Amino acid sequence: MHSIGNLEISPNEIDLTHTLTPGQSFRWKQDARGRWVGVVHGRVLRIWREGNKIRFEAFPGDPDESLIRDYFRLDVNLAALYSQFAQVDPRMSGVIQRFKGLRVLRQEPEETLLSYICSAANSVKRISSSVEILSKKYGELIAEVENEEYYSFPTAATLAAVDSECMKGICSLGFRCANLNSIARQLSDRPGWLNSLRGMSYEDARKGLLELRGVGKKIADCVLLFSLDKDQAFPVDTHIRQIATRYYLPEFEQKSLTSAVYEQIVGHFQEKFGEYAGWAQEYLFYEDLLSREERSH
DNA sequence: ACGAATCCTGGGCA
DNA sequence: ATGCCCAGGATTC
Repeated sequence: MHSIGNLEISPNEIDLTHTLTPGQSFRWKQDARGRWVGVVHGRVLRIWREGNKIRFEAFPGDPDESLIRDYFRLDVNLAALYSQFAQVDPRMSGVIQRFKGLRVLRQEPEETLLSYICSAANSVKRISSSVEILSKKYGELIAEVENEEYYSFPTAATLAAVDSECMKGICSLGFRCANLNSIARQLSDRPGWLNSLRGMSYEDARKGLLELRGVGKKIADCVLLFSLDKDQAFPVDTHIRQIATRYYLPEFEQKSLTSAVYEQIVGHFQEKFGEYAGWAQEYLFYEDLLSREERSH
């Protein structure tokens, strides 16, 4: 009999919608009943909230609470973070109120890096669609859930062996395919290297990632924050840049996002928010994302 | 060090 | 219909 897992945790400590809406991961979808379905560690995971409980299932197999705790970083206490953020930045109180329960995920490093290579000058909607095509084409079938087949994200070894011109015609990633193939080759040449960055300092891990051709600061910082346990990593994209110049660093308004400006923005927020600056980044990110959506409707 | 052009592609908009 | 601009970047000159 297929079983369902239970985890008692308040909505203040985790809000699935805020956490799984695209921005960190590109693989989660909501089904007709509002349950979130995604692929994590080679399993299909279905998860939703009922009152004060999180409920979850795995396909195939049994629900694994330790996997949920690990993936959603339930060891991190949001209430403590909130009081710290609000203390150093009064404006954060309102932002936190809006996005209470948003968490940074702990994703698989290889998948995270390869996905973010696809994100260069691309929109979330198209990244998600390309990632799905790649998985279907080069990944492995995991399970069929409610008449839908789910595939694992392809391994670096697999993508390394795919001709990038050939890939181009399939996934509509264009020039990013050559990068994807190149990074995949670099990773499969050094098995275990990427995961080993988890054990290194933020500075060293960042340096390591930036040595990969095709990985700049933005992508490096995303991979550090979303998969390599570097909570101070602070990716600066156009959303963050907007927020930064609007509320915190008006003097950068006219400046283009050069390498130096990028580092100054990162430095400002790391100094302000401290070792969990990356978590604050997600809140600021969503603030701008939603305000843009409101404006365009 | 900075700014600009280039890399695919689909959607929005004049 | 057609052309231009841009989208959660990185590299090169």
